Amino acid sequence: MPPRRRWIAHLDMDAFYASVELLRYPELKGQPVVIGGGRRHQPVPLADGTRRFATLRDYQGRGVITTATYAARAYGVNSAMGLMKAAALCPQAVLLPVDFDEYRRYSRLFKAAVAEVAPVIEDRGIDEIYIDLSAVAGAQDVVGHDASGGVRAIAQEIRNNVRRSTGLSCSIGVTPNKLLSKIASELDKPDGLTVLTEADIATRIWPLPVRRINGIGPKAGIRLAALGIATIGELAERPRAWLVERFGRSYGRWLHDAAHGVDDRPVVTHSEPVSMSRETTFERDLHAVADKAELGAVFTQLCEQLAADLQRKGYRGRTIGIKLRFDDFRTVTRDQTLAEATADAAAIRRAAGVCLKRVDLGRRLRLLGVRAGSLTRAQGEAKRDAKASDSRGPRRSDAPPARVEASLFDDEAAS
DNA sequence: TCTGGGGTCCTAGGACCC
DNA sequence: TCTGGGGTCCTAGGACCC
Repeated sequence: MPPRRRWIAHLDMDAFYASVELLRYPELKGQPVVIGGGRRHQPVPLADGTRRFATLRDYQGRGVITTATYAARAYGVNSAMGLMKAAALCPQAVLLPVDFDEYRRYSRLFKAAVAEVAPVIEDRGIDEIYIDLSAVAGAQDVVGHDASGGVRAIAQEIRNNVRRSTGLSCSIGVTPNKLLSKIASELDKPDGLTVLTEADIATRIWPLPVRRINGIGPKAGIRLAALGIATIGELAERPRAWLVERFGRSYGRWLHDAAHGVDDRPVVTHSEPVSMSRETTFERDLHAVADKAELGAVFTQLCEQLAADLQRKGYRGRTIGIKLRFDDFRTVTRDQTLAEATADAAAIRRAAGVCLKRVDLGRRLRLLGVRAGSLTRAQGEAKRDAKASDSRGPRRSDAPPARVEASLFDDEAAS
C-alpha cells in the first residue's frame, strides 16, 4: 500500500461579517456595504416596515473597515481602510456596526458543519480554518487518473454542509500543505474550490505576487521589491544562501522554502492562549494632565474588562503590561512580571499603574491598552517557583523617570 | 482621509546562574 | 582571578495575521 498522501484544506468564509449582516438585511444584497466603526450607526426601523441605514458619507471618526461586500470592494474600499478614506471612495456605501456576538455564533455554526465531514480542524480566527483531510474516508481515492479526485469531493461536501447550515458561502483551497492551501483558497474567491498538487506550483503559484504568501507582509514585500523580486517565482529563483545573506538564517530559509511550496507544519487542533488584552482608541487625543479624569476612568475600565475576560475564561496572568500610542502614532509598551499570577482587576490596575509611571507622558495619547501575558489556568495553579519573584528587585530602578507625573493619571489608589 | 482591536511569534540585550 | 559558553528569565519593540 502506498504511503498516505497529505491533504490539507484551508477554508475561508467569503466576506464573513458582511455576509452575516446580509442574512439579517437581505434588502442590501448586491449593494456596497461596509462593516466597521462604533455603535452609533444602527439601522433605524421605519413606519413603513423598511429600515434606514447609515451611509459612509455621514461618518465622522477614527474607525476602520473590518469587512466590505464585493460590491463595495469594486470601489476600491477594503479591510483595514479608514472609514473616512472609504467615504471619499464610495460615499453611498451602507455602513453597519460590528456585531461580534452574531459573527461568533455563525463561526461556531460553520465550524460544526465542517466537523461533521472532517473533524481535524485548526482554528485560525473567526472566519477561517485549516482542515486535515488526509484521514477522511475517500481522501486517498484516485478518480480516473486523478489522485485529487477523492479530496475534491470531500471539499465539495464541506462547502455544501457549510451553506446548508449557515446560508453562507466559503472558499476552499486543498493542497499538500497549509502554506499552499492558504494561497489556493484565494485563487477562486468567492465561493470557489481549488485543488493543487506540487505539480501545479510552477503554473499556479509562481506567477503570483510575493505578498500572497502568508508571512510576507508590507515590510518584507518592500524589501523584496527593492531587490527586484515581485513574484513568488522570482523569489524561488534566488539561491537559499543568497536569501539567508539578506534576510538572516531563519527568515531567509523560510522564504526559500515558502517560494518552493515547502511547508510541513501540522494542523494543530488545540492551543492555549498566550496573552489577553483590551485596548481602546480615543475619539480625540487625550493628555495625561489635561484629561486626567477621563484617562484614569478609561484605564480602570480596561483593567476591569481584562480581569473579567481572564476570569470568564479561567486564566490568570503573571505579566501585566500597558500599551500607549501617541498622537504621532508612535507605540510604546511596558510590562512587569508579578510574583503571582492574577485575574484581579485591582491587582492588574496596580501593576499597570506602575508600568505607566515608566513612560514619558508629555505627548497626547491616541490609544491606551492593558495586557496580561504568561497565562496559566486558574485551576490547579499550586506550584510557582519562588526564583522568579526574587530576581525582580534589582532591575526595578532602571526605568527612566517619567517627565509628567503619572500619578496625575491615577483615579484611585493604584500606587 | 490619518491609520481598530485582538492576537502570535521573533529578536535582542541584560541579568543571573551554572 | 580571568575568560568563556550555555541556558533561562525579563523587557521592549516590531512584523505579521485575522
